[in-house]
Amino acid sequence: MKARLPKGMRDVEAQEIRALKHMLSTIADVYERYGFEPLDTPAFEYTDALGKFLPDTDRPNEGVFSFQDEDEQWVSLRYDLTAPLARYVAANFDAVPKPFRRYQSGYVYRNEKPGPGRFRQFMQFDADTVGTANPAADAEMCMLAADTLEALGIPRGSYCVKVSSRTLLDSVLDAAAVAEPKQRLVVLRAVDKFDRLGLVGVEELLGEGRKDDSGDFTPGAKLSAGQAGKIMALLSGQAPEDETIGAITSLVRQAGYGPDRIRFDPTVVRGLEYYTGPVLEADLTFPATDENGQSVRFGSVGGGGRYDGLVSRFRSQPVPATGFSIGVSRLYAALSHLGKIPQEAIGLAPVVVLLMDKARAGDYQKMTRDLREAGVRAEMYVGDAGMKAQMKYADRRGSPCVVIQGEDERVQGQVTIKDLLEGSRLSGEIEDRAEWREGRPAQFSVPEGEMVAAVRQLLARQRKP
RNA sequence: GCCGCUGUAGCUCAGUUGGUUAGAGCACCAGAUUGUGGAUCUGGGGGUCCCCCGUUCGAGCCGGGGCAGCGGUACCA
Repeated sequence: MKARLPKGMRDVEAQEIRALKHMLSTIADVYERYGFEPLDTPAFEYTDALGKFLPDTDRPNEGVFSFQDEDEQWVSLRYDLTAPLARYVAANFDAVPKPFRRYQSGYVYRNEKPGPGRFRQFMQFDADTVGTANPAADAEMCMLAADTLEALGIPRGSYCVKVSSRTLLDSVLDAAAVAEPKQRLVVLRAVDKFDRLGLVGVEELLGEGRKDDSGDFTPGAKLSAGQAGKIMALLSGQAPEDETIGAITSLVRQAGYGPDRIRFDPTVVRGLEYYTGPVLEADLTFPATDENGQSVRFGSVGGGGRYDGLVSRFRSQPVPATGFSIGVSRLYAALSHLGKIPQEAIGLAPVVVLLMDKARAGDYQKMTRDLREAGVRAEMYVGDAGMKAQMKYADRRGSPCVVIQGEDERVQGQVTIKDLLEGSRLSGEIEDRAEWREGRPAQFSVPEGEMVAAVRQLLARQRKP
C-alpha cells in the first residue's frame, strides 16, 4: 500500500495553518467593517443548483467533482462560493434584507489539471452584495479589494485594482462589427491575454491564430484587419466612454482612492459567460524571484464583478448582484514570498519537560501543568526513548528550552533548564565532542518552586533581541 | 485536450558495449558517550530499477504498448 496524495491536493502544515488563520481574520475584519455579514454553506450542492455544469455521459466530471446520492440525484462539490450564495439567497429571498451583503471563506474544488500554484482544492474569500444594480455596490467592491490588500501588509503601489466593464467590451465589439457569438468569445479571450502575450500576441489571436513555444496552436478569431484595428485601439488606450465605469471611477475618487489604487483597464475580462457588467481584478505588481532565481509574477490574487444572471435562475424577477473574491492560497504564497507573514502568526514551539524517570511521570505532568497554567505552551515528553533522543526531539520541535529533573536535581530539590536556542548558537563555536557534552552550555538550575518563573523569564529574554 | 521532458532507496542522483549479489550522498535509527541537541567516526534499516509484452542464454540498460509525474499551452465559474 502506497501512501499517496490525490492529484492536485496538498497537505497544509502547522506554520501555514497559523499564517492562514491570521490572514483570514485580517480579511474578515475588513469585510466586517464594510458591513458584510458572515455566512457558511455546505461543501457540496445539488448539481443543478450550482449552474451549467451538469454531468453528461461524455464528460461526467468536466470541471467539477460530482457523484450521485442514494436517490440517484447528482451532487457536486462547490467550485466557487458565488453559486451557493445564489442558491441561499433564492431560497431565503423573502427573509433577507436587500441589498443582502455577506462574506464567506472556504475551500472550493475544481476538477482540472493542476499546475504550479494551482490546486484542485483551494481557498477563496468572497464578499457579495445581492439585490442592487447600483454602481455604488461595484465601486465598493473595488475599495474593499484595495483596503483588504493593504490590511494584509501589501504596500500601496505594490498592488492595483483594475476595473473594466462587459458593457464597454460589448460596445467595442459592436463597433467593430463582430456579431458572431463564438467570434466575440475568442476576441474577449485574446484581450484577456494581453498582459501575458502583449500587443503582438493579441493581434495574432485576433487574426489567424497563434502558435506558442510548446508548439500548441491556438485558433484565432479571424477578424479582418479593420476589425482587429478597432480592438487593438482599445488596448492602446483609446477606450470609448462608458457610463458605468464613469460612475464607479467618480465614486472611488470622491471616496479618496486614487489611480495608484483603483484604475480603469480595458484588458480585464474575467469569466466569459458569467459576468454581465463591471468586472474587477486585484493584481500584485511588485517583482519577485523564486527559489531558482527566476523572476515570477504573482499577478491576479482576486477578482470579481457583476453577475446579474445568477440568482435570477431561481426566480422570475431579475436579481442583480456583484462581488469580489480573493484567492487566499495564492495570496498566501505571495505574502510568504514578500516576507509579510507576521512572526506572531507563526507561534512558539512548546517547552518540553523531559521524562527522566518513567516512575515519576506524574511529577513531570504536574510541572507541565504548572507551566500551562502560567500560559506557557508546554508538554511532557510522551514517547519511550532515552534522554538523548528526547533532547533531539525537543531540538527538532524547535523548543525554546527543556526542563530536566533527573535524580541529581531531585535530591537537591532543583530543576535544570536548558536554553536550546542559546545552546544551538554556542554549538557553532564548539567542535570538540567532549567540550560540547561536558560543558553543558546554556543551562542552569533553579529551586523547584522557581521553575515556572525561570522559564517565563527565559522565554521573555529569547523574544527580546 | 494538445506539445515536450522525465520515471532506479523517503529525497537528489550514479549505474560502463546488455553480464551474475543494483550503488552513492543526504535523511532516518542505533552505538562510540549507562544524564544532554550540534560536529565527527562506526554500524543498521530501507528497492516490484513505474507496469505489461517482446528480443536475448541473460534486461535497470534494447524494442513496442500502457501508466504516472513534471513543464508549457488550451479551457477556467
